[in-house]
Amino acid sequence: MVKIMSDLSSSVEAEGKSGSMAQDDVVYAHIFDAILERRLPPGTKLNEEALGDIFSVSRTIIRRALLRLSHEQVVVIRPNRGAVVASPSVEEAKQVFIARHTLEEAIIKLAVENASDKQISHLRKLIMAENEATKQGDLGKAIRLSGEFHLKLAEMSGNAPLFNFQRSLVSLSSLIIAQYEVATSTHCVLDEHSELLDAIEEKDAEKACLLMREHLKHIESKLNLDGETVSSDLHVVFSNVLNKK
Amino acid sequence: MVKIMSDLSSSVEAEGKSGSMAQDDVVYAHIFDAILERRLPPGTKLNEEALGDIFSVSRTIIRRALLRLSHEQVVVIRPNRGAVVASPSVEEAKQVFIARHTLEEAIIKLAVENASDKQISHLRKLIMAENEATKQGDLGKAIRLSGEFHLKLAEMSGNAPLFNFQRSLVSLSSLIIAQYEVATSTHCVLDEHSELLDAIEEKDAEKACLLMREHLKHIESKLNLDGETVSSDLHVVFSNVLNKK
DNA sequence: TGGCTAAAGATTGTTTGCATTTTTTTTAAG
DNA sequence: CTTAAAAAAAATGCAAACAATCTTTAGCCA
Repeated sequence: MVKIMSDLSSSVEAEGKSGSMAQDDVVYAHIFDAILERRLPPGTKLNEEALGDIFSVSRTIIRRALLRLSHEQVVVIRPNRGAVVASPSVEEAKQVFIARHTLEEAIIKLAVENASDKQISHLRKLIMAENEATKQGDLGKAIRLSGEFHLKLAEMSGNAPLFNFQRSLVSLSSLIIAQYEVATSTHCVLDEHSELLDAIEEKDAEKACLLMREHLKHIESKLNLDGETVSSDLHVVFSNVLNKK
Repeated sequence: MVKIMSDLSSSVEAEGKSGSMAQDDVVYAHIFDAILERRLPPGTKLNEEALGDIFSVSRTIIRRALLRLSHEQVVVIRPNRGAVVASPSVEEAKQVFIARHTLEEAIIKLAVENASDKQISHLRKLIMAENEATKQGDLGKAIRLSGEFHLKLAEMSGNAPLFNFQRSLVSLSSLIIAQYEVATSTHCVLDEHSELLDAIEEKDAEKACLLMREHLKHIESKLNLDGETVSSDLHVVFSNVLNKK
């Protein structure tokens, strides 16, 4: 198959192998990664001049990167008021996961057909790196690598439109997890990714789809999307104070 | 439900009702529509200054519109060589239709649940306008309205991510039809859209999905995606000349 | 002290100018 | 007359300057 996917790995670390990566893409990838790793949490203001200083480019370049991120819904540009990292509402979060269920299933069916050994071994490495990051307590890196796993899965499908859509959904999911994951839940994802990959390698689409559905449900179950707002309703938050009065 | 979808109808005609439509969006919508109506066929060079003159805006605005279109894969920006209307390869075309099968089915299932009477009657009007355009031989308008039908369907799903993805897929499909539709085929779509809408109104998801699958297959069957190149290989095109020698 | 208004500062939006690259035209040679 | 090279023209990429808007601060009055 011919090369179809742009070679812009979301990981900036993988840069330089082609060398001809435009500064546009470098800036975009850095910000993208920072959002996925939650170093830029939802709601963070993205100042154009500050970013320009950091990357030693003019605002023109920054602006283009922000525009691209806004087209992927990862960043929101408010006219005259600058760009901020998106903070999806509960409603939007639910929609994202509905869309993901649809997409991931389609991706898996295609991936089972098209996956090459090379791609699968690459994914195995990704999983190892993710587990390593989790073990070392680098939650940000773990989340990013987890996202990368799902993105590589989309790449394996060999379908460019689905890949592009998946990119947007994966980053949105990271934002949503950052916003809505309840801290108390033990992070017991364990090796769902690994089992999933096994099923794909065995070309068992049925099983892989089932595992993916469970995986997504598992992630959702750790989110607080049932309207029980955590921090927005101050009356609820400070109800104990009121009672003491 | 709260408003979720951006109110930027792809039809420029529907402008002005809000009044606050930025010139960005106006330019974008005009170019988008022109591409959908095939007044800008695949491969057309999109000169920034010329477009700026036409819309009486600076290159900055044009550039942003082109960037947005390129993010939707409707336009290709070649570094230092300007933007052209995308001309999807056969492989890309196939991928787009695979993605559409997945998306449209998901959209229909959601639309059956969420569709309001108002939305359905709006779609009926769209279908009538489309039939009218077809009858009058305005093929460009018919294609655009057909695309709008599918886009509105996505809007009815109430799922913003799916809607955004559908926008990109629908425009790409138009490009593909423009490139690959065989002229000889009789345009016998008739009232597939109408039957589809009936099924949705009856909340018969099963039937609607079936109709959609047939509809998409029908469209695909009119395309020449089997590697029998029509115009790219000059040797083939002029083989008769060679034989006469 | 609290709230309102106005000015100063900071940030975004747009235009302009220049450097770089590509494309076209001209010119000259074969 | 065709081909190739060089020059001219055109178009894109980028950055910096300017304009418009928003935000913050300071001052004023009640």
